[in-house]
Amino acid sequence: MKGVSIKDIAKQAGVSPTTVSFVLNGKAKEKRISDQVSKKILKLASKLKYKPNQLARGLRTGKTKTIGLIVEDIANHFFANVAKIVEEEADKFGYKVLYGSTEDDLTKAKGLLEVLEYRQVDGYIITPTPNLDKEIESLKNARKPMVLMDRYLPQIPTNYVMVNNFQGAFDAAEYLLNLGYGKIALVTTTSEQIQMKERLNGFTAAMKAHNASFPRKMLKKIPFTATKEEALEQIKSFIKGIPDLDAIFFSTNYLGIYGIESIKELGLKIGEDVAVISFDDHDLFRLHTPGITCVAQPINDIARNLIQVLMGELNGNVSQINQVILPATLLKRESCGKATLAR
Amino acid sequence: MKGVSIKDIAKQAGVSPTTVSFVLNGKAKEKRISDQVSKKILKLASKLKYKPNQLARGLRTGKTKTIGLIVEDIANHFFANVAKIVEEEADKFGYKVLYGSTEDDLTKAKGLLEVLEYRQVDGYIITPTPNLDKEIESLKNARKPMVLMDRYLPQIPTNYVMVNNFQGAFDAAEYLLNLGYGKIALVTTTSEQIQMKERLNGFTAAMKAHNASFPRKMLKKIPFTATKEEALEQIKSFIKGIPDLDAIFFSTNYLGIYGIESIKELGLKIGEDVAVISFDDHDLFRLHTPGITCVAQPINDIARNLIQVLMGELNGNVSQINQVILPATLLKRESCGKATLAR
DNA sequence: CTGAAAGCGCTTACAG
DNA sequence: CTGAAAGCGCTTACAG
Repeated sequence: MKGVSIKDIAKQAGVSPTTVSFVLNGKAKEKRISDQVSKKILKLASKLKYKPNQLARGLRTGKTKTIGLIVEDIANHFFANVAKIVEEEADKFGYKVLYGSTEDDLTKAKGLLEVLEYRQVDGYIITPTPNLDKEIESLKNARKPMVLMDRYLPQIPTNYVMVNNFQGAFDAAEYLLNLGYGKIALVTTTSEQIQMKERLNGFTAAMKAHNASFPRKMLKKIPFTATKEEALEQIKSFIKGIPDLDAIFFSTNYLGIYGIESIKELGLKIGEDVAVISFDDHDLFRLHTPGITCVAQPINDIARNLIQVLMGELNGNVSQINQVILPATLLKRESCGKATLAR
Repeated sequence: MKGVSIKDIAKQAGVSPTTVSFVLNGKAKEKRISDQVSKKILKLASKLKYKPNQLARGLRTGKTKTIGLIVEDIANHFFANVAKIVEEEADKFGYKVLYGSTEDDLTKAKGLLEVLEYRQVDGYIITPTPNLDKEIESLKNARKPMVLMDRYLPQIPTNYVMVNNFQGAFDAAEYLLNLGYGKIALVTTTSEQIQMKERLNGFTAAMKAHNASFPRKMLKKIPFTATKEEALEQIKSFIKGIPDLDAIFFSTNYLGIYGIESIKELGLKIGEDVAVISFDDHDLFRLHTPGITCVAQPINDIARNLIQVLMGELNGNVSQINQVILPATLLKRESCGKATLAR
């Protein structure tokens, strides 16, 4: 049950724990340990299946080689995929990842941050919830390596990695306008977070640039806290309320999914009765009939940049703030009308 | 930067670290610490924002309150959803979760297990890869709290939580037969793992029970290591090779998704030219047109049982092995013919 | 070339 | 009612 410790090896090798530690940490040369002793220790370690206790090491060195990753929802396609790459990339640097989902709830986020602090994680990748400013500020003041993802807090300059939400939404709206759609609705969340604001801004900017009208009644905001059933009801009655509606832009993947379901339940045909674009890609969008046009985030790039920025911080070789904004890609499928089918 | 320690509180309160530790661990009563001292310490702790160092505590007590969760692929819908509930449930018991994906690769699994051991996790939830027997055996011999998920190793009796793969596949096949389909193909993986075997067994048992023929040429196995493109090619040529094929059962969610894509690319219509059932549910299956009939796993139940079994082990109040098999549910949608549409 | 000793921040058996 | 001391398993500054 009890593991093998450095002491056990030292005893069997007839040397001190110090020497064992040096050899096992690859400092044999540097500390000028004889080859003979070195080999004996290495052999003994593998024979006894020595597993260094990271707790003890962490306590002593102050480094746990662990990073905390706080996402909105690990079961969401976007976050799950980012998490996977983050884990793979972190592994390359010898770091493990401790995850947690906030559900965009402040209390949960605070709880997660507290636990991660207890666990002495070396760095943080955080998807901030609303009103998390105080906690982010104090992490920043403590000079903890940290990078935000998916959104940032405008009042607090920090590292972050984001998709270009404004451009993504702008492109989507412009694409619909160029196809000749005139009555375009936007379905988004009630969230005042920057990523959602930017999507709204990009969308309205495109409308304005093309002199298209976007009256308030064409904008529907669904609370993040709404159940699926509530959201479907709200989207359906919104659509029914605008008889001449010809296109809808959904500002995030789960709303896009709800949207497809709502439109289906209303007996409308996507691509014929109404054009649809969603932010974020998803297997469902690709394989839906008709395929759903979407604004795809560069998930691999996002994850790689997150780790790269964080590793820079962890190794202390950065002074300035890193704010990475990556381009979104409009993936054209069939949901905006048969005429647009590109094969 | 440096955190507040028990010593700091002790100094400021004018008591010993021992007393502080007792009070902070809720042992004030038991250790008969005066109310006065107790209150002073508690007040001081919150004023100084004392955060107990879990590393130190873990080193001393041997308990880290962390469990390791090894899944096949955290980006897969099934595993991501299980992981999310596992995390929520574990949290209720004060445990954090350390995740990792194996990609069903033995070397990755070994690496993950090693890291988790370094980190002194208290217990393990493991989706075993092929040939992981030795490692599982040694964990078992070390009496580490452990429960397997999604599959088990037939040669090693351990705790596990699984869906009833045999019954799920049996029901699917029987359903197709009852609808009058005669030429039913099975697309599965080359994996020899028990969950895949059981799905194959359930399928063939249903065929046999109904005196239906299931020649070898109706069975297609795709390697787990195939790229998406390779898998699509293989599925397409398999389908093309059987002109009178009228139904296909895909044995897992990602194959079901590939299957839908393949059928689409062949220009065939699901539910008209060919009936389709997939193991596992997915948003995509629910919202596809036509909806894809599937064998759904009880994800919440699986996750809850995993934690329940593991907590039993962690608290040492179990002697016998816990093997939980949960029923699968056939969700009937439109992919098996218009006649079967149940609304 | 190698080792004795201190210390990371806790918990706990023991003592009074 | 409270405290001194040992120890969990490491690393590292210091000494020789």
